Amino acid sequence: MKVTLKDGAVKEFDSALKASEIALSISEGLARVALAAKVDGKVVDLNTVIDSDCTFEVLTFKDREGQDVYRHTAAHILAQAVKNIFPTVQLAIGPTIKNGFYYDFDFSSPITQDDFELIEKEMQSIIKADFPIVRIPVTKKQAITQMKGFNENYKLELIEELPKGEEITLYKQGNFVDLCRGPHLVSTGKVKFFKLTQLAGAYWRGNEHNKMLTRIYGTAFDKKADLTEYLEKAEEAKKRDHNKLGRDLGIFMTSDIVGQGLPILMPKGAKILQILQRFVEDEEAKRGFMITRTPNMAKSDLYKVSGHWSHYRDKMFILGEIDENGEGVNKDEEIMALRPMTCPFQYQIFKNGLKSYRDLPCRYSETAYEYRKEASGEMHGLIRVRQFTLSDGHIICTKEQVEEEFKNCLDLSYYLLDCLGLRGDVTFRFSKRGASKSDKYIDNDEAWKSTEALMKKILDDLKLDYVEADDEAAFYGPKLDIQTTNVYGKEDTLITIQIDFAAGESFDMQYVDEDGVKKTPFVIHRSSIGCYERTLAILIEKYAGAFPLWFSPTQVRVLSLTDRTAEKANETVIELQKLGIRAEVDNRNEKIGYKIREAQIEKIPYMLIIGDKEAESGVVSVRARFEGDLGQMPLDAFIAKIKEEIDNKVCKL
RNA sequence: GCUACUGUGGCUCAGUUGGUAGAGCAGCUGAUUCGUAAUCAGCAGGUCGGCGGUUCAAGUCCGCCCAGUAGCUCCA
Repeated sequence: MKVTLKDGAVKEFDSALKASEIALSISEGLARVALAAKVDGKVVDLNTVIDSDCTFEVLTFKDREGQDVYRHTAAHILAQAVKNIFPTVQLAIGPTIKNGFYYDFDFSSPITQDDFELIEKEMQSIIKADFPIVRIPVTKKQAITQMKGFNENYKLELIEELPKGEEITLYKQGNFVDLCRGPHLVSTGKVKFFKLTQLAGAYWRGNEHNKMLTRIYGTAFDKKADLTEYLEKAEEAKKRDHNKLGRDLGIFMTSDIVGQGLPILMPKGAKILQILQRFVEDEEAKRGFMITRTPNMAKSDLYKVSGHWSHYRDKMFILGEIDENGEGVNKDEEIMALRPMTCPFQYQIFKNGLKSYRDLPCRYSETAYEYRKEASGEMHGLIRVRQFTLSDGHIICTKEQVEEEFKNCLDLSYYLLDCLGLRGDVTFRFSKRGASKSDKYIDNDEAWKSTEALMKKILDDLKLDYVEADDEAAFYGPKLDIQTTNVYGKEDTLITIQIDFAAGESFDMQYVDEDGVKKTPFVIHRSSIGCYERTLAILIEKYAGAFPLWFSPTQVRVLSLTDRTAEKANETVIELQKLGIRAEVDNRNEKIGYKIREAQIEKIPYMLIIGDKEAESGVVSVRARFEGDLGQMPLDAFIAKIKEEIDNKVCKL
């Protein structure tokens, strides 16, 4: 047989060989670090016997797929250890995730993180025992018998649902057998360094109506230094947590008496958002958006038309008493609701007066407060709140204009992300209904199919590097979600651009086309910079609170050295303020080192120190928060320097 | 909402097997007028998240509740 290697070289073998033996024939060193193999594009165990022509690649810890096999085996070792210590535990699933793995268990009595030590010890002894890991192909019937014997009800449920004829495999290591597709390392001793990191609850099969299981998270590396580095980095990242840092820096706060999910933006935070909001609104205007200002609430009638009343009602703050069907209980009481979205309000503007095709595309934008009744456990700092400020907007256009308008929306978001220094941190998700038949979506197969195809074409045209996600669409259409990750590695949507096939018809929006016939427009929902609170959270974490000069709430702090130069410091601040620079003075009777220390902790971009020497020669001593002492320069030179930095929206880290 | 963990002055933390609270920073007052990340001294500040219970005695033990954090579900 002929085996084609990754580099194109071809090796010939007379007889069938194990993947590990082929690896050995390539090089001894490679065989030593081999974790699995990729044969004809499929990842397999090193014990797999190769008996026909194929392409062949050795997977090591350097490969993502190699890491997955390694960590998946670590997950099995975890399961075996837990099963040894808690014989009554039932196993659910144990996949790998980015940077680690987890395993879901159903414990008969709850465990705590204190049990990790014991479990880790048991895992260590399983590793030491170096049990060979054996792959056992079985029939569905055999698998069922086997798992019934172990009393593994979750596994049985999984097996029952496997399609007929699909190969089922069990993996055995020592006394432990698990239903698993594999692949795995050849023995438990191959896992070198691991750590259990977290204990959490997780619903069986991700469904909140199912039982909540106990999930143990862990990670594993082939080198101790890498494991240590990973754990330290994770620890380090938490120090940037906006929820801690944002409060420490006086950007925002919360108050029990105000309520959950209702952050209070303090002067610094409010200033940043004001700067960003003005900037975004001006940029939107340049790009043809018309600003609107629409109400924060409306009668339930509006939401009935929009579909929110049937699809979204349980997440809305409703004023008035309603029954389970959403109808008012008291006949003479008007049912109002705070808006969860701006769309139906802006549609009213479009509907005000007859529209011509010449009016399209009609672009509305608004910095809109929105209200969503998130469940109590879902709130998180500024990232997930109950009242937020969205850079919301809707474009009402012809079907032919959708493509260009969509691209323009993306271009606007790109520009804004660039200015914030976030462009390189985002990923793209094409959120579709896909195969989901959930009743949370508007029921119109044809429209879903064509709209999803249209969006896919646009994304492909733009050569966007995106992942497709089924069952993530809005109820009215597919979305392009621009995603970011917080310090805990959790992904959130920052910006979204959506195509709506339903609004035109449901709101009876029309325009008169060239041929004099009334037609129904398409709608694009878009956010330009996303929700300001969430965007601020991401900015705090990215810059660890040391915001780029252009949107720092304070740009320059002038520090007087002694009382003798206090007046000069005041004058300098006024001069800077006249030029629109956000400057403030620190004339307190403190040592200069003390004032500098405070300014550094507050991450003030520039400090100007004015002592007798400076006052005499008419210069300022400049200190930058990152670079330190920059020496003396005339005030004009300093102004020119920072003006350039501000105008170019420099985003230093 | 679910699971786990956490909850001591504004912040960071002490508080030994239960014997009714301490430090540093911040704050206030005074002195000091100082050259690139903390000047000195004094003062004040807490019904130990809340409510019950056990006990002669609870910050420490038990129960319930509330809030916060992470994960799940959900999501901008």
